[in-house]
Amino acid sequence: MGFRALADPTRRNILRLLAANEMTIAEVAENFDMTRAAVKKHLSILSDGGLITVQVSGRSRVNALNPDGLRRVFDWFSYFDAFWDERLDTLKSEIEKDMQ
Amino acid sequence: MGFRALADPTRRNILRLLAANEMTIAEVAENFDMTRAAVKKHLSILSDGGLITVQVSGRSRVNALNPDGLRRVFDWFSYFDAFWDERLDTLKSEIEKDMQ
DNA sequence: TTGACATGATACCAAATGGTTTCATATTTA
DNA sequence: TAAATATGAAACCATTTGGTATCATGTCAA
Repeated sequence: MGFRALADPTRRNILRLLAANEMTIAEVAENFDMTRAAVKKHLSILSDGGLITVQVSGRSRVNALNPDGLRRVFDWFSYFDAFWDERLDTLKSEIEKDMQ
Repeated sequence: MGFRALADPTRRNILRLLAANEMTIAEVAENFDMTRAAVKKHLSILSDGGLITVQVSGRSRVNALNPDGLRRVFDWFSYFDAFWDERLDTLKSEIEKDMQ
């Protein structure tokens, strides 16, 4: 599961970065105090976990958030829906407001 | 974050077990092909991550799902809300149906 | 074509992880 | 009180993880 990919804080921060802009490996690496090689490993793990997509463009690899992958992890929580009815109720009431 | 606690499949399975019933360590351990000590380690990690609560009762430790902890992890995903509008739309239409 | 640039890949290392076994401690209960 | 029960805790081990450094490869541009 993609949960393993999300277990590391660096990788979660990479995802937030990529939520703003797709970036090459070097561009992602600029934001962290570690080697490009280390960042690339993280990106590979995120890619393996389906949380990002990689588009090769010449000598660059453009990394972008993959919403579908994130969704698959997110949906795991639906198993526990019964435990947070309040949240759904809150959402429901906000949607009702929105529809008036 | 509790993501580390969720990274291991055994721990995720423990959470699903506890979603059905709160259980002692020994009861949880019955469901897995590993030592009680190993299961107890997993339960400690889940507890450290705030995903379960433990109520000591005599010589037993009763482990129960902690919805609040799960919610904190779940809410991390809200950062990416902009990326899955469709999901919210789906939910919205289901709620609309529900309200008719 | 040659050099600079972006990445791939590999070997290596320390620390963390997931497991085991063994023994100690606390609590029932006969 | 003594034996059985439920857990705590520590030592140990193999594997994984997160990081480094180094070198190879492919691509762009002069």
